[in-house]
Amino acid sequence: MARTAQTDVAILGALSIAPMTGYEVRAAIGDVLGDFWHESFGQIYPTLARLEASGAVRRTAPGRTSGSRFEITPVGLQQLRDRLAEPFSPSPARNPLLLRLFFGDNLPPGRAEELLGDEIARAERALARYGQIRADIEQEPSGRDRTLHLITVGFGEQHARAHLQWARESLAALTVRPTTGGGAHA
Amino acid sequence: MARTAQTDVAILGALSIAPMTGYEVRAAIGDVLGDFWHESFGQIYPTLARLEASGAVRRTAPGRTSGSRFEITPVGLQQLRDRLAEPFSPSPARNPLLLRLFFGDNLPPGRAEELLGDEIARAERALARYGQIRADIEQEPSGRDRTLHLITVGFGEQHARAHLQWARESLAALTVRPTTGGGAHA
DNA sequence: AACCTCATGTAACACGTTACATGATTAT
DNA sequence: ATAATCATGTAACGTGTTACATGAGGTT
Repeated sequence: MARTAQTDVAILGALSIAPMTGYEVRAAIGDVLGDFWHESFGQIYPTLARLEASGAVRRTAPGRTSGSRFEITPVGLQQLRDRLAEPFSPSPARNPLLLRLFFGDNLPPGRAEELLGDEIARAERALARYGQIRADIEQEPSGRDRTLHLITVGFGEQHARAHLQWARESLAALTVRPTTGGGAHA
Repeated sequence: MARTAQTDVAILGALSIAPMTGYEVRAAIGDVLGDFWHESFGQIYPTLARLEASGAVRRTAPGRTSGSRFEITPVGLQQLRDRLAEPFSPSPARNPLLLRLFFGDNLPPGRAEELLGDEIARAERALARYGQIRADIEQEPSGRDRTLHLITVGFGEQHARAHLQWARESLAALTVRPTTGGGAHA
């Protein structure tokens, strides 16, 4: 029973938009799905080779040194649809920030606050980036596809806002009570 | 250069609270950090053996068939602090739900809506669970530790609320425009 | 010439899960 | 006694990253 192998899905998905080189596939996935998905070359090239062997993708202008791209075939498109329709299990989360904060009493003094500050900065940057992406998507022709893309970026925005609010509240909670073990500061 | 190996951190962290069996370590991590961290037995037991060999943990009542637990040593506590203080890289996200929605035009009809509905249910369940955990934590003696635990559960709550709102909005956006390819409904 | 980016690929390794095997306690 | 839960451990496997090697094409 194959467990995940979602790499195929991501690559086929990217190629369902347009033919691309392996290099461009990585960039395309990173650009749009940035914080929610990623692929490394060590995965992309072997996977493309496998998909080519199975007939799911083919090279345009094979042999040519330049201008050659991978393009999805009807077989590949069907495979993408099958794979997308399959049930999936959410990949088990491992959040190292949370791990640190939970055991934060063993962190060096000030480090928890620093981590939260970093998180605030990261969330603010993310929000700005999503704003740009949203503007791009709103240029797309209206339709279900555009709606789905807006939903994707909306996820990022909600996430970033939640992180921002949480980190600010948490920082405040820590600052109000800066001492360990109860109130020696006033 | 050791990459992550955050498993050591999680296990030492759990044992820094109380001595436990490997079985209890897994439960302890799952109970509290539930959605943000997890360990499998296949990781826990070899890691405990390694930590024991290096002197970071020891067995209480070694050899005894019952009542034996792993307990953190001063060496282990120092190691935990060192490891917690190290910089960490957020584990690269791979969100299969987002992957599916982004390529949602290739999903079977109604499936995107179904996935969002599932997400709403999941978030609601999570919120209820966090409410209970929060109530538990509020019983703890006040201090920095309790604040940090509340911060951890607060993260879960913010997350769940964000997911809930996003999924509801997204479902509404999809429902308003049920057709593919542009505005045939009004 | 030197350099950067685009581009493809492989090999070694780390990480973590799953499935299996085994047995001790405790409850019914 | 039977079953459920607690408890420990191993082996096989899949997946994914990192680092390395290589080269084309264009730019300064």
